[in-house]
Amino acid sequence: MRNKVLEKLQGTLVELNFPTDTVIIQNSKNPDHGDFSSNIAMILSGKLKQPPQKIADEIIQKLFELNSDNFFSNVEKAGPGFINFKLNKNLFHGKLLHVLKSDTEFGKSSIGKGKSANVEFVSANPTGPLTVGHGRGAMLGDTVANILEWNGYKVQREYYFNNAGRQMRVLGQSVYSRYLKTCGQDLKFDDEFYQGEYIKEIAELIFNEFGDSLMSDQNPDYFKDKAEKFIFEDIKSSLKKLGLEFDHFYNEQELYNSGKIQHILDELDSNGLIYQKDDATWFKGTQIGRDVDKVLVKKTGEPTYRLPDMAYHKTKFERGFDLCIDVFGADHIDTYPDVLAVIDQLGYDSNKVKVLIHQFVTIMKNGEQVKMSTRKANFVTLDELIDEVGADVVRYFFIMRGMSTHLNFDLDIAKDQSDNNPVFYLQYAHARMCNIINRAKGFGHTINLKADLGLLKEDEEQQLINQLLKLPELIEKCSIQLEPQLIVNFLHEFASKFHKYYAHFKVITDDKKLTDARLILIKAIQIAMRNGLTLIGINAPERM
RNA sequence: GCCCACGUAGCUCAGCUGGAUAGAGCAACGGACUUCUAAUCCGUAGGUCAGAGGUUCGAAUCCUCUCGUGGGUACCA
Repeated sequence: MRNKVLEKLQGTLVELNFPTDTVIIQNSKNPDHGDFSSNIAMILSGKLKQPPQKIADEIIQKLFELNSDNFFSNVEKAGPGFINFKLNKNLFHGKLLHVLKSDTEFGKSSIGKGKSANVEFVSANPTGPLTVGHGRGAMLGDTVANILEWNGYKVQREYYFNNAGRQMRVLGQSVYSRYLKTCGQDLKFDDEFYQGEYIKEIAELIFNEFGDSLMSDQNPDYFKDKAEKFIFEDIKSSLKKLGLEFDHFYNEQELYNSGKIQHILDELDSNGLIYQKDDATWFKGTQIGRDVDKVLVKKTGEPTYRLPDMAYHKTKFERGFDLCIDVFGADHIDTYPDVLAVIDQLGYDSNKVKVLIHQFVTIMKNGEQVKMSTRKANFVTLDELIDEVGADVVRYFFIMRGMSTHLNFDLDIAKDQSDNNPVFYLQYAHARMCNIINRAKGFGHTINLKADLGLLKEDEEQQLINQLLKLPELIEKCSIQLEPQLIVNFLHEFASKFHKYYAHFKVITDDKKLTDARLILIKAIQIAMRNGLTLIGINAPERM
């Protein structure tokens, strides 16, 4: 509808011989300002050297001349020169019925149709349980993936992990050391080792299976592998509790096995982007606009994380994705520019990669900040949180804030508020909508598509309609902005409008015609609310 | 030092590509359930949008500087 207003306004400007390139139509925040508004008169004021008020008058007059189809029910000049548009209500009513027909499809868009997207997120190495800190990336990634799917993309959710590097080696050693202790050997447990209880658990598991027969094992990889498998099961089960399943796990080891690491080194070499210094192989980042050169292969012969990252991202292009999303925590902020620069050097288009950086989650417990470290095992696990407050609350908590803000997660409040949480505000709204429909059915009122929607005369009703019809454009916008919070804000505002309406008006009354009309409205907003909640992965209960 | 984020009510945060009187929730205070579930609604109070300049018809939003917070600047990931 916004586009239609835009067209009409542009047409009018052409008739008046005014420039049309800077036309902006905005949604009105304040209902007194109509359904849409435009600042065009103020923009043109400078160009035409005329007062905005005068320009606005001319435009409005011409608009009325061209309004033979009664598209606009009113157009007014206001404030410093805004033009406010009020649309014919019949237009909205037609759309309302369309929502009912679309049902579960309402809000979906096809702008990504035929395109494929890869969303890489979580990507935590299997050295310990997922922490609350990982939760944010997990929920952002999953929701972004949902958003892309709703826009027609074929989406692959991918988890990249590293089981070849130093961290994993230390993990294996940690388990081995615990195992020796379990076998009764008295030795000091190295401070550098992973300290968590789960290490003991794994060691005991191994002990129960093999007794002390592995004490002099010459193959420590066994301990590493066992730990990796155990921890990965734990990670997957945490994610599953949040309704999250990955389509693909990409293992760094594959990059070595398939020769892709060596291959990209050769490619960089032939592009003159690497050199040897101090027994290490360096990446000449400064040559392609980076601040400093970085080590790609240490003097031990082991690559740094940067090299496999490059090779890995190259595979994303080789696999033919039209869009690649990387969800990283702020601690990875320095790794991706090198990767993107290399991608461009290799002849790919790095614009297809969108890197979403989310700031850290600060955990507060008993009024104090908890410093998280997997190795030191002073983390709060995602599992504990889910068990405490439930999956819906966890999901909501992690996407309700903009990803660029530092999220303050007060565990005490999260627990205290678990039954007073903002997510329930949305769910309760949905439950109320469903309840109305069910109650109505009990009184013999079913949805009557021939209802006279002209009876929806209240401002509150018009506002609900206005907003619900904006869901599709919002979802499209999200596929560009990639910010789940926009959906959350929308739903919260929507629920608020509904609760307000609910408190002031009754849907089921003795007035059959009015009841029919309002039921259509309720059904439409119930569809919008349910679809919105589904989009962000939160349950839409029919009763609470 | 340099690079990237962020700084809005007592607290946690919104504020859409610059727009009309800066908004919610929590906490405080006062109201509303014989009426579709009060997990709700209504009202009161609470602000130098970190600070200073600049851009313009118009700035919380864009630019510059200062201060503060977090992150990065590893032959850790």
